[in-house]
Amino acid sequence: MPRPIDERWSTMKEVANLAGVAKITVSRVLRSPELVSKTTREKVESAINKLGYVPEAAAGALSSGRSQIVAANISTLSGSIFLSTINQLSNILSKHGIQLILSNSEYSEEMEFQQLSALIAQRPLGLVLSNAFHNTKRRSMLSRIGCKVIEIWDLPENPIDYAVGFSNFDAGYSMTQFLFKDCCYKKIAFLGTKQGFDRRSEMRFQGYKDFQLKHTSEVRAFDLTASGKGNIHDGTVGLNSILNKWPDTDAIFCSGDVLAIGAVCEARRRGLRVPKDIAISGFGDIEFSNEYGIELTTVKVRGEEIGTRVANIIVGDIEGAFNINKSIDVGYDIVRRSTT
Amino acid sequence: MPRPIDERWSTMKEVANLAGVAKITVSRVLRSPELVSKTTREKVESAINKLGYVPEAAAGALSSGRSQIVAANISTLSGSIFLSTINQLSNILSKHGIQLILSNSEYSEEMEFQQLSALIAQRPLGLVLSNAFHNTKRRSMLSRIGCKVIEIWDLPENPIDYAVGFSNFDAGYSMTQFLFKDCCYKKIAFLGTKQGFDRRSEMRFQGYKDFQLKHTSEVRAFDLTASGKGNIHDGTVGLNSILNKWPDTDAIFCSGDVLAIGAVCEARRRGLRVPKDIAISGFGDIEFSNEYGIELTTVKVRGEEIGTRVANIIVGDIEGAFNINKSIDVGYDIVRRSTT
DNA sequence: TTGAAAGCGGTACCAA
DNA sequence: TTGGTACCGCTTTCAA
Repeated sequence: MPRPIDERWSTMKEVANLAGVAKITVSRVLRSPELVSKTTREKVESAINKLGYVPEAAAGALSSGRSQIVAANISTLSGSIFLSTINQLSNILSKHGIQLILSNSEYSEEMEFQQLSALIAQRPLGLVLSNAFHNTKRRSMLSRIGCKVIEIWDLPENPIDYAVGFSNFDAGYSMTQFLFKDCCYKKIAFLGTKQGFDRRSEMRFQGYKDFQLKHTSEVRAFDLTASGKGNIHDGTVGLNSILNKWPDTDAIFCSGDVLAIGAVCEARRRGLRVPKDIAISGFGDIEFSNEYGIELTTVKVRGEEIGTRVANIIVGDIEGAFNINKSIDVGYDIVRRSTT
Repeated sequence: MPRPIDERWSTMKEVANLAGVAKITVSRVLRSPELVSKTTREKVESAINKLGYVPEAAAGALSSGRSQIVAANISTLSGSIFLSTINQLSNILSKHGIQLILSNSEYSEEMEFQQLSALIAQRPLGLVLSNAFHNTKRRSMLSRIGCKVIEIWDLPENPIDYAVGFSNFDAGYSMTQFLFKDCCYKKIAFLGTKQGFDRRSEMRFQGYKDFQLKHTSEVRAFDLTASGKGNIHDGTVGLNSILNKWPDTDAIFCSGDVLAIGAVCEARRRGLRVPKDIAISGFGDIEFSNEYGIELTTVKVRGEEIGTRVANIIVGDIEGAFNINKSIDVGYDIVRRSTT
């Protein structure tokens, strides 16, 4: 037996009628029960249970001028490095009764603009972004958005409101330095996206380049901007291209762990020993790589902590705490395992 | 220079004033521009651009009685098999201007009840659930929810509204049969969760058990209900426990790929050859396993297709199409690779 | 401690 | 093709 399609939720008014009070009293029981006498409260609570009343968020948001929503836009979800951040954020927010709206800008930048409008339409408490927005139209849109804008996984020079992340430039520089000084590789190549949409990868490349120019005057980079999304196959292609072009390369710094894993597999397939013949390092320290076959040297990023900090900014703001730091650096670690 | 915190968005009324029309006309330009004359439309559009007007979703939802929101509750985000489904769902919905609210019920069932209420408060167009809800209180809550409830990644006997997935029982049965008949293993064990929160894993076990009882009268299962979440380490522990208890086991069917990977690693560590000494199969066909070290025999699930189907149910419903199938079976494939 | 009335910013419905 | 009016369900403000 199908249930009626037009079934309506009971309203606060109906709860009030059943309990014999005014609807504002019902509202108080829900939002500040300490202002209501015990007797009244119990009457109201019983009416709420009897009717299975669930308040309508839209009405509350409209009336009070504040939603219980946080919006996040990340570049992609599947296989994403942002997962631990988003997961943690979602957990903390839900404890405060805040909902997380997730959108991904996998496709065009045009799309992203549409999506941004759709997110703004929700009048969220906070807007979490994984991509830097340099485009003027979007920046101006964001600058008048009226809620906390939090950029994550990077530390832009001038955050719109807040930034929680680390310096991808520094991380790129550090890993290159680590390979050069601590591991003594002298012919280091970079594999990843050098420009375009993924600014974070680009900054890692800049860090690599900066170190190289200071110490070796040589930049060996295979750019995936055109082809790839940074998947396993790109790592395969990248390793081959680099070794073709610069056969004496002794280490490859990949801008992502998945790329690095692809490169390691391909190296082994070619009969090369890792790290003896070719060293490979990654970025991100994704959950799996460490655990099976490949013990990848990588840059460990504290993704969960980023989520925690973001949540604290939003929730703290609600509670009236003053957020002093516009830019929170959660740092990173170079983790040496067996591929370098 | 910090922007003012109390900056207000312009309203439809303000757009109307600037354009010299009534606000309902602005609404029409936005929602059904074909009803408005070209001259008027252009005046209004110019006013919208000038003010940077973005309509407020809450007001629209309240007034029209329909939100532009779909809510999804999945058990966990990080490392999750649901990612491809959610990603795909999100992509399609956003093309229709629908936002996806994501919540995860990683913690207690108590929590899940709270979250369910919070989601219902949004009056979503659709509610997507990855966990079967057998608990009476929740069922009754869901049964009066007034929007499409779509259960995914399984095919319950009596879906609340819709189900999109496959039979975990059949899949468990098929894999066991495959190991037994096609691969000729005769001492097959099961590693996974046998009961409790994760009904899907439980159903796979039931499928395994059903086959075993029919063909061998023996059930060898290591239950992770108490200990584990199905991570790599659980796979390690599981393999050892099974081999201790039943040393002549020649194949282990793991209820998840990650578990299986852990088991393969541990087997190799113990000096066992896979599959010669011990065969191992997984479930899910997660992106990575195939690509590096381990070519895992597994059950491939069409996660993206589930996302597509779910989106179509919701969007199709909006467009008035009639959804005939309450239960959509997307099937699964047994993929034999080198671990069996 | 409780209540009445006036909105919040849109949309539905009917009229012009 | 356009506009007026009455809401949607809740919170705010002020009064009792």
